[in-house]
Amino acid sequence: MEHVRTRFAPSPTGYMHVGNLRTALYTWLQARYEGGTFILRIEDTDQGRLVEGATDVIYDTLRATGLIWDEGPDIGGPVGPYVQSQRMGMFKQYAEQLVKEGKAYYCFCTEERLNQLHEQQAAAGEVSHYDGLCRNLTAAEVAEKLAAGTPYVIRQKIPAGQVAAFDDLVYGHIEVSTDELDDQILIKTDGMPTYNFANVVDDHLMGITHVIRGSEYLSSTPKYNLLYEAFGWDKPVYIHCPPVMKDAHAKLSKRNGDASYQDLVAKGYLPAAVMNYLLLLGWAPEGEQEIFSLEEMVKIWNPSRISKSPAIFDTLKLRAINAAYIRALPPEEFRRLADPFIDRAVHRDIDRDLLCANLQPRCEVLEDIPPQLDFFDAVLPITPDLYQNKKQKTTPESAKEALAALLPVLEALPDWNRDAIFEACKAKAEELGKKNGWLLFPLGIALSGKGRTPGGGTDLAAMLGREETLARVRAALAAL
RNA sequence: GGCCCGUUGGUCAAGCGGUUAAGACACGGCCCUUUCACGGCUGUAACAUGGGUUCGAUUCCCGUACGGGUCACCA
Repeated sequence: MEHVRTRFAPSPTGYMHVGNLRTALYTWLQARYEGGTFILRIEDTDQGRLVEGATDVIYDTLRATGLIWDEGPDIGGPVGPYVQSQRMGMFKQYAEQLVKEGKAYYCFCTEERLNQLHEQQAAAGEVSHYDGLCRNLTAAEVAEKLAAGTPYVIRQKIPAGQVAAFDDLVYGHIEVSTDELDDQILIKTDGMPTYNFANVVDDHLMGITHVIRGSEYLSSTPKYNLLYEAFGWDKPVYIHCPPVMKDAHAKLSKRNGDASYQDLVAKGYLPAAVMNYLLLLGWAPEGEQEIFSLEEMVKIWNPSRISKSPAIFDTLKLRAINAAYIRALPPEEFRRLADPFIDRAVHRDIDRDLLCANLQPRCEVLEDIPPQLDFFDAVLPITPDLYQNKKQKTTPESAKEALAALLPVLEALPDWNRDAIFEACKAKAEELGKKNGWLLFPLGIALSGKGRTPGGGTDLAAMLGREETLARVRAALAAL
């Protein structure tokens, strides 16, 4: 088989939409699993949408997620330039070649005439389309208008009454009558190519063999193919992906929130987890495994397993996958990632390694961390009913008893570390003929003022240190 | 409106003529346990709808409903 070349062609909008990122992933996978080349092309011709630093967002995102490109604006390659705005000069000659061959024509229709035409068609209940007026201009008429400097566009002649068909790797065989298609504009009045035209020419010139893009392009694919045919170029394999939805009715968009990769990372989602979730959003592996590294994805990738129907972006599932990645992190790595989030809530000196050991299984996203740590800096008021726990067989009264029994044990403890504290407490519970929970559940409440904490009573005691622990236990005891 | 596409539990989805219709997330229960988690076990829950074709349809065909996309001198 020929050498596979795929391309990701984002617009520099300043953020990376997760739907786009999924397309980038699929595009990258398509190249990698075939041992092909992955190309990055920046489509920056929409000057109105230009945003400062936007290209860096694209670079940074692809690098952080591991979607490394083989050719692109920054590293060059044999078919550059890779920034579309730098390719603008070359398109007109391609369109003129088609005019010479009788496959395209100059159209001098004014905007007014076109508007009028569309209004008439709308009034008659017809679909608006170009009526082909300039198709029939004689060579002399064209030459005359050209010489007079009349503004014009170049349109492609779409043959009437034919069937334009193509096979999509995901959607299968699709046919549409050419009567549904307009004589599309290739070159605009300003001499610049239309997006569709530039795309086809660029893809051909860059040797793109597989076009992966959203299903919104399904309808215009026959037009693309007509262009390939007019030039006599080889058509690429098409792989159209279903949209990523916010809910059953709306596509996920920037407005809908959570749509950008940058937002997700800021909240504490791990890049690898996001990619893993995106892989599964609209695609399914053959087996039952769901957690995959990028390397594993390359091995199992199969584009024909892409789903045809829209997929709703489910934050809950993303969280679950992110949680799996967080739990799998080496402790040092988790500590490194968690520190900034701990900093937001804790300013006292505590045993952070111990805290992290407790935190790691207790957060699905790193931003879950700060709310759990509010009791470190501030001593929260303790409501007595917090001590009420049926399973631990504790009440405010029993808690008072337990804390009173615990205080001397803690005061007398020579070594202040988690294991020593726990062993001493456990021994005390045995001595009293009580279960561990009866004695230690109240300790956790006394130290935190909360019913749920990252770690049990002895863990909290170890984190807080001797002085603070004793102070809090005494205060809690006095309050009971 | 024309054309194109889609429709399996709440969500992601497997399935590709005969299955007890997978699995994951979420939810419920149990176990573990110094709280909450993690982990283990377990439970509830689905083929949009009407016709065909067939010995037999979730799987194939047609219609209907619902949803999405597309019909620019925008990308």
